[in-house]
Amino acid sequence: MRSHLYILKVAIPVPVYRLFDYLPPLDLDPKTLKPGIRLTVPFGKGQKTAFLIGIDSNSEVLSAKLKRIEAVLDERPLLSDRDLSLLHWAARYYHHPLGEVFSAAFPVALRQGKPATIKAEKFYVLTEKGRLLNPEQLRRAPKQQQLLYQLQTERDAVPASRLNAILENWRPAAKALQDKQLLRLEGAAANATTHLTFNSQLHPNPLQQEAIEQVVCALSRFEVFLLEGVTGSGKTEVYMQVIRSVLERGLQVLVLLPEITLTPQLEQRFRQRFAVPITVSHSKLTDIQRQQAWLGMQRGDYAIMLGTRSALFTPLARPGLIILDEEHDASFKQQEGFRFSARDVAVVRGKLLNVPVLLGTATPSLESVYNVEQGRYRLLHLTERAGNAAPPKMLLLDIRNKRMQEGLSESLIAEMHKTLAKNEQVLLFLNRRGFAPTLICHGCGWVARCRRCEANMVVHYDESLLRCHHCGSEQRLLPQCPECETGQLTPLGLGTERVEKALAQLFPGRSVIRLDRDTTQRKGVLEDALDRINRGEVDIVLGTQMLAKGHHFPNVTLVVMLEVDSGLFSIDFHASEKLAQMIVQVSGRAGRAEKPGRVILQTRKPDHPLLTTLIKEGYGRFARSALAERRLAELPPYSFQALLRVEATDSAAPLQFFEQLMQAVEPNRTVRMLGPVPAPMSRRAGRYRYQLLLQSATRPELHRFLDKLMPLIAGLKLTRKVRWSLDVDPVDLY
DNA sequence: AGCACGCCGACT
DNA sequence: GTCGGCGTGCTC
Repeated sequence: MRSHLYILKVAIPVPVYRLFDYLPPLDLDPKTLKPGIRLTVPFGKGQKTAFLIGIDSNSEVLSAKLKRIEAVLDERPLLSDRDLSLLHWAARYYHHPLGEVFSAAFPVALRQGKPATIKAEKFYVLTEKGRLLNPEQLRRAPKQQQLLYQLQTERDAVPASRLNAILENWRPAAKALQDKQLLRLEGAAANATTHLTFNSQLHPNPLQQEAIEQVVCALSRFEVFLLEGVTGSGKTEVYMQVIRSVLERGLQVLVLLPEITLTPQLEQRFRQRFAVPITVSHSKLTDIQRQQAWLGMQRGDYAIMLGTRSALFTPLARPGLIILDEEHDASFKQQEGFRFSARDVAVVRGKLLNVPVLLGTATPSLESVYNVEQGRYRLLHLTERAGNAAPPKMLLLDIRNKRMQEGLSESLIAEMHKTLAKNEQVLLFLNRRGFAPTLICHGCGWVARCRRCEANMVVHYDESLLRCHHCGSEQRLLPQCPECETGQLTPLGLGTERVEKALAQLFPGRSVIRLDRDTTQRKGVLEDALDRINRGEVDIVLGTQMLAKGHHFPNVTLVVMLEVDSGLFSIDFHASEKLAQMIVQVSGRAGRAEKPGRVILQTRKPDHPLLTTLIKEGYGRFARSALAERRLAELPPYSFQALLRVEATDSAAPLQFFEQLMQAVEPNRTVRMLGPVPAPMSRRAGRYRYQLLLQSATRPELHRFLDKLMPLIAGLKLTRKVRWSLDVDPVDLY
């Protein structure tokens, strides 16, 4: 055997827990190939983009089967050694194939093997003539006028990406201005935005100051901070002042947010404060835009990136700080494929990069509260609202035996009238869209069910149809019961559409706006609605989830949660934590500025300890008592879980799969196996679903068990008949 | 995940 | 006699 043989160990994005061996290209010295570079390799019938993991001198594979690398795509790795080890860690921790983990770290364009080159961005700058022109002279070309006006307010040349962010369809106008010699194009070099300028910052209150100083003192090393501050306590100001210190050191900042809808607001505030290159990354951008943002951070062209979960792996030329806002938010957990928690991976990344990680929220996850108790995270508590805003007053409204009109009790209606009479706004929260969640036959008891799911169809009157919220299937809304053909069909229960109609009746002359997935599908609708609300053109705002996140309604002084009880008795132990967070987050929409806000929770369980603790003693106390319950029940974070989900169109296959697996697996005293049991929604989109929950008192024991389990699963014949997935640290047991 | 190979039913 | 169903196995 020749010892100077070079074998490239390569990870390929296929669901296989194994690396593949290739021969090095003939025209390159294999020693120059560094782990992390992208390669094009022949694979099966076609080609794939692969990632070099390492170089070895031998292979387990018969040399006749070895193929040669087709092309080397990168001269040097795009990820640092530390980021590469992060990916190795993540693959081990989440028991996910390395190639798919690598793939998740790269933007789509680079996964497809596109060259890692940055297009020189075009910058727009006004000519002398353009700077002096009165925009009024372009009255007849509003687009051009708008663009000219915008550019006149800017000091530097403006990159196309920034114009994209603030104006729609500005390119034809730019062309026209160019033709009129008012505007010219510049290359990137002319725009050296390396000088830092900071626009006026606010004066932090003592608590903010304390928080800022603590993080700033730790800027050169790893530490995790939990910035806990009620809505309105000025977390963003803390972020910005810490970021300023990072920028002054010439380092970069990665800011992660749970949702795209929150990026524009924060982006705008950052751009007003910092005259540094800022970029964003989220799923609404094109593949090329995301690639440019990713590479721009990698090269160090940008100082700040704002992004969603998938931006977590963006390489940083000069890492300085990772911020993760709304750390409690479940959307940081990827729910398919590589099921990583962006929060947990961010912490590990911070450790590897030796930079601080700042987690912010008004309602910390129980895991983070626990980590503070354990001394792993440092708590920065903003207890006061910035300025002089009073905290909202919360009260439980007992609706047992009360007369209700479409979900609204009489005393609630009275309170709403009072608020409206003062010319203030009301916000109603109901986390269920559609008209009614159930359609029942008054005659025979028949209920409209989804044919493909273990679920009821939801009535959507506006569209005159029944829709399943789990698989999206639709049926025409029937005039009569299909079963007894005589009975009258009655919608049962409450959805936003129904409440909207009731509000129109109960509050004639008042303008009501409904914001849920159904009404905000079209682009820009939500933004328009938010503007209208803040201009005072709306009296009553009604909506779902999407109201709970981030948006501020200064003139809302009454927040109502119509149905709080459905979250109280879920089988998933995470439900109470989520409900408490939701209540506090929704409450945070009220009582900004000088007007004190009130929150009314309609409930039939006014004595429920979750509600009473939360309302009387606050979220912090709730969290501590919820943690105490978790400890007694030996639930996370006092134990460690992984959930094996299996689904198949054949109803018997999942259990057969588990049967085979249980026969192959060695019983283990340290890991409890709970199940297999039908999933809480036992059939969804035509697939039968089962799950097995694995739980252990220590993480190493759980992971040792999973290390043995995964090859067994891969070896089962039935893996082709079922879809299976492993979820480490599941947050959604559904 | 793709994709080919391979062995059993209704058709030019 | 063939086209094609999806069960099974492999990809260096």
